[in-house]
Amino acid sequence: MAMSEESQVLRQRRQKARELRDAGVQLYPNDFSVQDHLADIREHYGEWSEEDLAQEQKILICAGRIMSMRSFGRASFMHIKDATGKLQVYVQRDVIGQDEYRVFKKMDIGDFVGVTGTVFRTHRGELTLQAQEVRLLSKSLRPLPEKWHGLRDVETRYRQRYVDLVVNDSVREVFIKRAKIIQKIQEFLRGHGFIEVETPMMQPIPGGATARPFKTFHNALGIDLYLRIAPELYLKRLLVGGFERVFEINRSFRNEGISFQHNPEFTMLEFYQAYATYEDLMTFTEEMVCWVAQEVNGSPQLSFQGKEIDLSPPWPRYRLSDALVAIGGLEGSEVEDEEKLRTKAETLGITTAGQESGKVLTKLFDILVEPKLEQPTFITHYPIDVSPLSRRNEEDPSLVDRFELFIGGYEIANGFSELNDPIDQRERFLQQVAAREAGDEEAHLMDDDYIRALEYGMPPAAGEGVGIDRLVMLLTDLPSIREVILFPHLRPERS
RNA sequence: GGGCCGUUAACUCAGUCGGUAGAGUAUCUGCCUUUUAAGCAGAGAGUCGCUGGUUCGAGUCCAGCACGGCCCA
Repeated sequence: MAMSEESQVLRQRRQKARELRDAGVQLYPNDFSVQDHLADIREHYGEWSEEDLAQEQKILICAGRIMSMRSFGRASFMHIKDATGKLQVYVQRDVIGQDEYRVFKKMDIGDFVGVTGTVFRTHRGELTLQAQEVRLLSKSLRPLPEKWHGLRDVETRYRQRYVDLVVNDSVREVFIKRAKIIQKIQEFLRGHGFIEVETPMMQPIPGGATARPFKTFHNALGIDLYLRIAPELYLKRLLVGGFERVFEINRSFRNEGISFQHNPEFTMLEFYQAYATYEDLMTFTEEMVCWVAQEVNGSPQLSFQGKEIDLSPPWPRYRLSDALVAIGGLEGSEVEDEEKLRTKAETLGITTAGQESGKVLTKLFDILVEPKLEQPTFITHYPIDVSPLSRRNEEDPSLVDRFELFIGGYEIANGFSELNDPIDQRERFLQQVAAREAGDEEAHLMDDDYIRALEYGMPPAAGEGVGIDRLVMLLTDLPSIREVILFPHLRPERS
């Protein structure tokens, strides 16, 4: 939508602002000291009788944005809204004064005001502030969206999230809950002896995941740097350094497509625990996710996009190959025989030429099994060629001690016992480098410093990454990642 | 990348067969001192996403493009 500065509504607002300024009213003062918040006022006086309220002499001083206005000749009702809630305000000319009321009449829905007054209850029983003084604190030059349909257009909601937050209370609640989820995860991890750390977001060698990175250039150093695709390799360096339990919750960046499940920058929890195995982490994850749900939603049961999900542990665990048979409907022989597997994959439209067998297996899994995993489910025993940083399985060296967690049909977490054998790790990197030379742009790069760190010795350990955005989607019952990211990436607006 | 859908006033949306662009909210004016989707009376407000094409005439039909959504890869 072209922003026409000439539109009538905008002209009228600017005109009013000029008139106020010409009348000596400061449009953007910053000397109003707020004493009371609206929710506190409602909380405190909510149950008081009309008589008790009439006796109450306390002068309240609050501020907020005007959200609605019902004006009469010499009096007006309005609702104002602050960060805590809403409150009705009654403004009478004979109380605030004739000149003051004239100024007040030039205030608009959307303006920030400071209100001083006492509380009373209206005939209809609504707790209301009787204004003794109304001060303009910030003049709004653009009208807010309509009062009962609100702002619906998703494009405008994302591009102008500030407006979305002003008028759509449910949106605001989502982001409050998001903050609480992250806070509770931190609390849980700290309670288990983990410390929160910050590792580089700009990395000379992007690693820890298979994804394409964003590239940038550091002028002073004269080198290319990459926005991290994962913090993994740095967090494991900290295990080498002697930290035994570390975590990081922050952004990673992947230079890939945008969808309801993907934003180019997204938030991930990664945590690493020395002397733990991937099996320990599965149990730990069950406890953590269930506890967080209990804390933020009050229950481990939830409804996600019409599906009833129960996060109460324990959660079923399937080997990847077993899941393909039991849930994906493949024949046992198809999973065991690579030729049959490839044939099956081709009939499902998967290109298998030049793909390692592990990739074929996981692609089949993505199509046949993942969407069916509504209840929380761990999938274990992944093929080694799709897991270059995971510890090899003791019984079957073609597999690794790794799991992924699925809830609501989406991958939520990925964890494994860490590969801490520097010789094996170097070989795995070399295989990745070969795959990259063969055209796999997402394969890992050699990271010599990481190998060097492992050569000093990393304790046996397990680590895990949890997609925070997807966890928030799950706990808020929202279908799109853009609904849980404040400012999701969109193509630039045309001017 | 492909398919489908959407884009009309500040917001939410109508717009029939191609024939002068509409409603509600918001805004403005008047009346109104307990309203709460306040009420009553009146008024103003549009580059119909953009660029072309067809036509006497295009919001409407056609093509291309842009942005967004959903589905598929």
